[in-house]
This record gives sequence, structure tokens and C-alpha cells, in this order.
Amino acid sequence: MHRPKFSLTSRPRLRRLKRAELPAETVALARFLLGKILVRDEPRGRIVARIVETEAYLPEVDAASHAYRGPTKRNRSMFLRRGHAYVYFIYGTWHCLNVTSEGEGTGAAVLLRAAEPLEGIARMQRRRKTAKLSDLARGPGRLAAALGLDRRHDGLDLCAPRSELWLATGTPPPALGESIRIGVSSDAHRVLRFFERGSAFVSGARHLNA
DNA sequence: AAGAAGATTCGCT
DNA sequence: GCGAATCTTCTTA
Repeated sequence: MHRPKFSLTSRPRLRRLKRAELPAETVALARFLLGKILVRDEPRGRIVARIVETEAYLPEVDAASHAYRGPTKRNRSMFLRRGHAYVYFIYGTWHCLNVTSEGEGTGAAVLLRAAEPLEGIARMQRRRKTAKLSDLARGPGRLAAALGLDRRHDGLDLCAPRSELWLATGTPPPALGESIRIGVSSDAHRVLRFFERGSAFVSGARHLNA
């Protein structure tokens, strides 16, 4: 019988990922993070979601990356060593969460684009003003909104022992898909988006998710 | 100094 | 499908 390791009704204890467990290269980390668990501990309780879609923003060569033209006030946390949060604000409305992916001083990150809600669902539904599970964290702006993230979380170390925002081991995707990145116009041809194929919690148009 | 574009989402046509 | 919402950054359109 199929018994998912993570579900709404049965949850194992979450084990924090250590920095040493994170691949030290951006594309490898983007793939690695699929199926891993994202946790936010708030005073009012825990929010848990399983990552199902990521995008890599490469160091040095990637014109689509916020870090392409060097550090600024907005993007400086992209230059922290791997395992830190880079949270940026865009379109005057939305925040997006990234995990930094390289060494100190190298600007690169993995954008978390979508996640499957597992715990803290009522709070996510309130924040997102919708009850539909597949709309809570499908898309980077929605994901950050569901977790209540903003610029105050920019630069947090996700691997610090008691960080309020952290990563845990999870279950790898049964099938992994890849495509070009969404909403990107520079370096648009690069295949740097990764997702769990067949997941209802993934963003993107049908032709990208085949 | 001012304008355009941006790793987006929502609501209306 | 398209425009609005609405802030930061980069360019001079």
C-alpha cells in the first residue's frame, strides 16, 4: 500500500538540513531542494511545505540574475554563502524567497517557486485569502506570502541551529522535470527551472510542465 | 529628474 | 488575454 512519508495525517519528525548537506553548486542545489521541506516557526505555530519547483540563478554569467551587475542594497544577501535566505520585493506587491547557493562573496541563489502545503494550512489560507490548497504556494510570490515572509527575513541563515526559517529532509520527486525559467527575458533560453513532474502544486503553463 | 522594466498575481473583459 | 497594483533599481528609452 502506498504510504507517503509526508501527508496531512502522518508526519515524521523533521530533521534540519545542515549546510554541509547542501550541494555547493547552484544547479545541484536547485535539483536537491525539490522534495525537501521548508519550515517557518512562528510564535503562533509552525508552517510546513514541501518544495516542488525551483529555479537556479547562476553566478557571474547569468544576465537574468539580480546579482549579475554586482551587489546592491537589495541583493547583497545573494552574496552570502550557501544556505541563507535572499528575500526580495518586486512589483510593489510581492516578496520572493531564494536560498543562496555558492560561497561567501559569490552572488547566486535558488528561487523557491512552488510548494505543497503540509502544516499550518489555516494560516496560509488566511494570508492568501483562498482555501484552495493548490493556490496557497503555487508561484514564488504566493509561496512567500503563504509563509508570511518579507524583507525582515532577508539574509537569515537557514542552517543556523534555531533559525525560524529552515530546511528539512523530505521525499524526492518521483519524476523530475526541467524547463526554461518563468518570467525571465535575459538569458531566457537557459534550462534552469526544475519541478516535480505531475504535481498539482507546480506553477507554469502546461507546455512548460510536460 | 524622470521613466521604464522587473525572477508576479489578481480581477475583469 | 490584458491591464492594474505599486516599489526598487537601473538607464537615459
